[in-house]
Amino acid sequence: MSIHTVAAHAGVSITTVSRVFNRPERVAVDTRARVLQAARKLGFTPNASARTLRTHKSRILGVVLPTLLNPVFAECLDGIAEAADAAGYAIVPLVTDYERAREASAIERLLARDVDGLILTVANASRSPSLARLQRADARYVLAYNRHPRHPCVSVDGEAAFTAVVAWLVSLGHRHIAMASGTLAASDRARQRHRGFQAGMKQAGLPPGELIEMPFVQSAVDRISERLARADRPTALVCSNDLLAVRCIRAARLAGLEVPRQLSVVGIDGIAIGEDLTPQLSTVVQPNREIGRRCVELLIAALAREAAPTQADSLSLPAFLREGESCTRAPARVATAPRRPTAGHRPMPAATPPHPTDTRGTRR
Amino acid sequence: MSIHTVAAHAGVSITTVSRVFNRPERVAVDTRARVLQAARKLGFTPNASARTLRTHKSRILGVVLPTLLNPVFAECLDGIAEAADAAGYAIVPLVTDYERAREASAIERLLARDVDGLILTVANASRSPSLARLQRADARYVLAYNRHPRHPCVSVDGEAAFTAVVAWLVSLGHRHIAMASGTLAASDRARQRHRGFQAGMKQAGLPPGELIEMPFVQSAVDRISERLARADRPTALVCSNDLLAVRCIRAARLAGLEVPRQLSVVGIDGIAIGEDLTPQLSTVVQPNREIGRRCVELLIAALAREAAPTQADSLSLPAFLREGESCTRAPARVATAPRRPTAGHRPMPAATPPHPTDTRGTRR
DNA sequence: GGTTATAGTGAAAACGTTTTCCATCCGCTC
DNA sequence: GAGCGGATGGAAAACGTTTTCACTATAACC
Repeated sequence: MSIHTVAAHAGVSITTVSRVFNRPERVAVDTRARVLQAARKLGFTPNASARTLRTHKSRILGVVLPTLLNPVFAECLDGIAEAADAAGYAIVPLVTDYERAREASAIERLLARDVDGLILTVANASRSPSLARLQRADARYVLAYNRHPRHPCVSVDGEAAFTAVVAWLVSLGHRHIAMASGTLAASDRARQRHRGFQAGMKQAGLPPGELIEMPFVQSAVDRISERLARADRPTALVCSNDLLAVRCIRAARLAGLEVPRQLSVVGIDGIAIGEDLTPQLSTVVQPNREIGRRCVELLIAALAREAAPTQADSLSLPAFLREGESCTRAPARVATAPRRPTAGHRPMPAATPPHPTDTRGTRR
Repeated sequence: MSIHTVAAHAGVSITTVSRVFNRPERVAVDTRARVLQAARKLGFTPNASARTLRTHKSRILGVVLPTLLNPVFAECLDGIAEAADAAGYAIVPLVTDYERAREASAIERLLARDVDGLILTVANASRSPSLARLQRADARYVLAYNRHPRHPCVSVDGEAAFTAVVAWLVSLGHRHIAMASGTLAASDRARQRHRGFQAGMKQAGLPPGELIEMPFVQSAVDRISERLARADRPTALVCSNDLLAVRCIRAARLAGLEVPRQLSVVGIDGIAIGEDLTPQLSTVVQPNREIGRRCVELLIAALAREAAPTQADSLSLPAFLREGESCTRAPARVATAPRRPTAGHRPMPAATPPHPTDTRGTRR
């Protein structure tokens, strides 16, 4: 069942059949009708491989992402799938688990499949040999979530967001704020968020905040509840993602603490389920599906103009702080609370308004 | 950059180069080495489209699933991605939102791409024109989560699981148990679960349980909290999936009820995050990633023997009940609790042991 | 009425593989 | 020394498209 069969049935050449599907305006209306009817009767669909072989256009977008177990990426992929579908593209997702080697091999495989473009979230955008490889191959790609001045990116300013989060917590009376995170070395986003956290502390005139770093997700609950059991525990915990925030809430509970009365917890990502939790998760909400959609649109626009996307195409989407229910005013006094700030050491007003934390989808 | 370039560099014909990659044993060791070296130097990877065009094997598996916003499917897809990757296959996921029309078009598109096999979760396995289409095309496919005697399926016995859940709740003293679900008409799985629920009620000698059905996810919280505000509210709520269970917990809280003290809530699916919630979600845990992995393995095994999978290949994987923290003993007395069962109307012992709810991965 | 666009169509080449024959070469056997 | 068989490798066809080029009408112009 090929273009030949259809041609025979319609009494035309294969050229005409091809044209009916690709430039219908170049074939007379009645011939077109005849061909279309034959095609429908036979249930013909043009073979994608043959088309790709000939045109070098696969109508496939490769997607490289760390995991589907974190709803952030699942939501983003859902947005990608939706937008790609609408534009007539298929997607091929490959999961890397944040491993450099798997990122590289994923890219090779996608390139061998002649993908028209790539959407990727990598562990580290700078010094990534994989990205260098893509540039060398003049490939069309865009980074999701990563932010880097030399690459086209669709992202949210996590640094500013975290600075704003700290300012907000400070306005609620918190002074002893810690940050929980996976290994900073593993992810440039985690590093950005941590930077924003420390900037917020500094702006508030507070000493550098404590970082609770944990190598494995599994260990999170133990690690945190152990820390929270100590007398000098923080009154607020800023988490480098929502999944971790949820685990911290559990850890607090295991340590016998009530959230938010005794411990405020705030996340970042805005995973959908966070909104339905009790307490509802306080978090910086990112438009995950839209990030995915925008990546696709950006890529397709670039394909249309036959040029690779550049850093000039980068998009910084707005995030906003959902106050939620997992944060509240700091308890009046904690065991070893730091002394009330003196006149010469008072919190500075937050430089960034607490929300929205970013400009509205403007190019940066 | 093609097989021709490599052939020229190695001083052999393209036939030989092809053989080096496909049946290396048929070419002399030194020629092979020469070709391999040339290929490596040039960074050659065989073009996938050309290969597919010639062989009709794409090394692509199509995946049709309702949504990525429900972690169940995201987890399953993660398993699929992992197993496919290991076997050298790429995957193309297509999202349908439970819509018949989109299921059909997804299948057409995947078939046009010459996918080697399909993994799908459909709204309704019986009377599905899409599945009939696949059988007509002699396509290799397997259903995930759906269960149907005429199709190859990898699934969990949700019906038995729900019967067991009811038995467990009854053993905790609950008599007034309701089930919350999306529209039953939209999903055969929801119907199976509902059947199991009613079977459980019957086995316990209780009257048929109330069904709280809601058309849209968004309305769930309102619908449920409204119902819970009434005096004749149930003491336990069985939910047709985990996402809904989480929302029910929230709805309860909005209605001023404490979970589990005043209302027990149990879900089904075993989404990962449920384990980290507070209260930890009571639920029937399905091995979502493994369901995905097994689908891939089953499909690939069928491909190897050049035959479509049949219902005989179906796999019923074990689920287990995680008691969690969102369920507890029924409160001593509720406003309009049904009268204590009389001698002639006492609860029957649960026929099914509460957990595990299923046989251990045996073929059915 | 002769040139000249223009619309409509087809023949054939090309895309990069895999695979089916064949052709050679070499070492045996009788 | 004729015949045979296994090992090795090449020529060419095929997979199903798109696209270039050429061709034939018909219409349009002066």
